[in-house]
Order: sequence, then structure tokens, then C-alpha cells
Amino acid sequence: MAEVAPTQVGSVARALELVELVVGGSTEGMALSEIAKAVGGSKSAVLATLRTLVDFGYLRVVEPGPKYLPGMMLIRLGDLAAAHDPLIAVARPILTQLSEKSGLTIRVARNDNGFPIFIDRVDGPGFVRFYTPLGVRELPHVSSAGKAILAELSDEEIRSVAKECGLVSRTKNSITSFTGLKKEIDHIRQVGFATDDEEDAQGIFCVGAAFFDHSGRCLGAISATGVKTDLTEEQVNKLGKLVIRYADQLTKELHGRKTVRRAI
Amino acid sequence: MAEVAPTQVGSVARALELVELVVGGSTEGMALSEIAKAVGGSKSAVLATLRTLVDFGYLRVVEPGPKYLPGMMLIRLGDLAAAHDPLIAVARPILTQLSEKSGLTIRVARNDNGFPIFIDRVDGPGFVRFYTPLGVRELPHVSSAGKAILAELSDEEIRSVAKECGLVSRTKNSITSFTGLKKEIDHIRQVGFATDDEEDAQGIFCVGAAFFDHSGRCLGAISATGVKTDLTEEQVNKLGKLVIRYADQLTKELHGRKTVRRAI
DNA sequence: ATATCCGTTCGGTATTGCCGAACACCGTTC
DNA sequence: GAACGGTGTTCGGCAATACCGAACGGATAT
Repeated sequence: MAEVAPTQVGSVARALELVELVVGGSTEGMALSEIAKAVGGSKSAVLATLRTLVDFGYLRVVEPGPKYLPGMMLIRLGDLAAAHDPLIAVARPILTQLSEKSGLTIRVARNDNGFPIFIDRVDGPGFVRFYTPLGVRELPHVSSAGKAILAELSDEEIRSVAKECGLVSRTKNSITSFTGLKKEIDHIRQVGFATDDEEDAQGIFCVGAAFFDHSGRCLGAISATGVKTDLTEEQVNKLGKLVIRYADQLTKELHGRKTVRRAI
Repeated sequence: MAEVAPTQVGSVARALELVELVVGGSTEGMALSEIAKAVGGSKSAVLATLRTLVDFGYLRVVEPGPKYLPGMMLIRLGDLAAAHDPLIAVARPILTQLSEKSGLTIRVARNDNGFPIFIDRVDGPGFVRFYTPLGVRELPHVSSAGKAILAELSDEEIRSVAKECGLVSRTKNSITSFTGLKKEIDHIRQVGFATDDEEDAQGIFCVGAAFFDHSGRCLGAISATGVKTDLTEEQVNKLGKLVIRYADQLTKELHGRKTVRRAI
């Protein structure tokens, strides 16, 4: 239609748009007309597609006033995809242990050319909950996992990534200049872990550390997330050491090896 | 093709079959010819569909020898679908706490007309891992969650469910007769929790308890799963009480109320 | 009671997704 | 080294089929 797509299937693309639409919609569900209007298709065509998606469990329909909601199959597929991923399979027990040890929410991010993609999460037992999406490319400079990954890149790679994401600001603590980022990276390289001091969201503090594959390349990072409290520098260091220890354990279980910290 | 489907979209159905095929395939990924052969379509048509799925992140392709694997979008959608589900959102913190308290793997199942559908899971910190799929209708009579749900149904409903699933055997401990099941249900109604003593898989022991909605109907059950050790009856009872306590907490947070235990 | 929304059904049209053949490529194997 | 089986890929052509829009039935609201 609009894209210069190399041999795609239109009806499938439209169907997948429907899934994203419904999943992104309200928890009350979406009605047929609403969906048809949103995607700009006829009600009959959209209805046929929705029926197919419901048949496969991707969506479910709730009466009355037929409204469409995300279906069980999405949970099933997500779970299977996670089980399929060797990194997640190895990392999850470690995340669980670290979560229990620290009482915090632990996440793993994969290194996607310098950008972090969080692929799994284990919540802490605390009552505070904050939703952090999985499977999406996040900003590298406002998360501890992102910065932990950046610190393992060469300086020119960092500059390239910085240019690509534009160092946009998320809070008043966000690092928005390259010199500021460079200084932060230097610090991370010294202490071995990265922090996020309300740089992505108000009131949220994170600590992250990288892990590596067999050739010493940075595969990603794990991070511990909690509410910002008045942590002393000593407490932060202690948490940092803890996260590093579990990241190293992950490296080990992946049969990886940690690179010697490069000079600057 | 074969189904007497009420207004479906063929190409979408075929695409979703591809997703299931790849997700169910090996962790090495599947090749184009392999996939085309499996679904019985032409390579060109399958390729176009695969490209669409890759574009949307449902699948990803790994070089060399283009092989197809589950994509990040599946993890993302599964996570979003879970966040969308009010029951999961409320239950997860409780599961996490119970997991930490017991050191076991905790799961929630939804009551789907007497059948359990496990919709979320929180792993324990132990090193033993066993994969239990989410989002699929499981057998009601060989899991503690399933039996906890059954115990909240009327006797005629139980008979109907038993007939529907056929009380198939999974291990030598599985309950396969209706009288045996009925006796088990009576016991569950007395003590308030259900057990699974290697009835579904060798070496696995579970304890489950039901939770309820505002009208007292059974919404589902939570269960704790661990490796079978020589548990004394007292230890089982203690674990049962613990699971009941957390199930009751879940009922409370769902603004539900527990029905008074019916006589027989 | 009328009007306006909803979801659904039903043909007709042409879009488009499918097929099969031909191509390019790599690894074997003879 | 050349011929083979095995990939993944591209392309044209036919027909299936996925789309649309109009018409129906039902509910709710005005």
C-alpha cells in the first residue's frame, strides 16, 4: 500500500496491526467499530480478521457488546519464546536469586548494537510496582543497563550510539551532553557498575552491570531497580558490588569471559 | 481449507500457523524449506509470510542459512497481555511473596469451566527448573490447582468435567476413576487445599488452593510446586495452610469472598 | 416511538496472495 | 574440476479470496 515492502503479505500485516492495537488499548477492550476506524478498514474485513485472531487465541472476545482483548495465546507464545531464548533460560534463575537477595526488581537487557533491549524481569517482593516494557529498544543513556553496555564499547562506538539516539532528556537528571556521558562512562569503567539516579523516571534508582560472551564481547547487562531513597555512597557501592557479582556469575554460566578493563 | 470457518481470513490463519510452528520448533531455528514442507505451502508464499512476520518482530532470522526463530515481539506482547490481565496484575506480587516465603515455584491458574489454565508463574530460587507452559488448558485431575478448582464445583459439574477430559493417566499415581476422584475431592473440601503427589510428572509435588470473585464463584487457584521429597504429613499440612493464606489474600485483593464450605 | 448507534450478513469486484518455474548460490561428491 | 543435490530467491500469470459497501436486525438512548 504505502511501503515499498519486499514481498510482504498485506492481510497478515493488517492482522498484526490489529493485535498491536488491541494490546495497546484499554483494559476494557476495544469494539469492532473502534478498531475498524483506527486502522481505516471496513467493518466486515476487520471482523473477519478479528475472528481469525480469536480462533487462534491471540485475542479473546468478551460479551456483551463484543469487545476484543488480548488472548491467552500471547501469554503462551511469550512464555515459549522466553524459554526458547538461551540467554533468558540461563539468566532467569540468577535474576531470581538476585531479586531475593536484594529485594529489588531485576531485569536483563540484551546488547543490541549499543542499545539495551530488556528481555526479562523478575519482580521484587515489595509492594511498589512499576511497569517496564519488555522486548523494545530502550534509550541507552538513561538506564543503568544501557550505560553498563555503553561502557564496554569503544569510544567511537559510544559516539555513534549517542548520535543515533540524540541523548534526549527524560528527567532533569538525564545526561544530555556527550562530554557528560563520557565522564559518566569513565566512572563506570572504574567502578565496574553503572547507576541511574532518576535519569529515566522520577523516584527510580537503578544499578547495572554488564555480562559477556566467550570472546569477551558485551552481550548485555543486568540491573536492579528500586525506588529512590536516600542511599549513602557506601550503600550504592555495596549494591553495585552485588550486581557485579551476579553479572559475573551470568557471564560464567554463559561460558563467557570478562574483558580486562581497558585504560580509558 | 478444511474448516467450515465462519468468515475467516485464510492467509492470516496460515501466518499464525507459521508462528506456532517456529515457536514449537528447535532452538536452532527452522529453515524455509523445512517450514514450507511442514505447512504444505509453496516456498514463495511461505517466504512472503515469513518476511511479514519478521518485519513485525514476531520472528527473527539468524544467518547463515536463514533460519527462523521466535522474535522479541512475542515476549513484548506476552508481557503486555499479562499486564493487561487484571488477575495477573493483582496476583503477581502475591505469587512473588509466596515464592520467597516457600522457596518454591508458584503458579496461578484461571478456572476455565472447570479446567485450569495457568496464566502466570514465579520461579523459586532453587536450582531445579522444570518448564510448565502457560496459557494452555491443562488436565484438571492431575494438578493441585486443577483439583482445587474442581473441589469448588458442584458434583454434577465435576462429573461433566471428568467425562470431558476422560481422566487420562499421566503417571502411575494419577487418579483415573471417578470414585477415586470423588474421594479426593471430599478430602480437599475438608482440608481446604489440594495436593498433586507425582500425579502429573514423576518427582514433582504440588499444593494448591482456590480463590474467588465477589459472588463467591471460584476464579482459579494458585499452586506451589517443588521436587518430591519425603514430606511428612505435618509439613504438607503446613504448606497447605500457607498456600491457603496467600490464596485468601488474593481473594481479598480481588474484592472476592470465599464461599462457606458446602456439606459434601 | 423514533432515531442512532451497534454488530452482523451477504454478494460483487478486483485486488492480491498463491503457485510453479527459473534463477543464483553453496556444499558435496564423483 | 565439473556436475550434482540442496539451499534461498525472484518473477510472471492465473484464479482464489480478501476487501468493500449496502442492507439487515437488534439494542439502547432520546
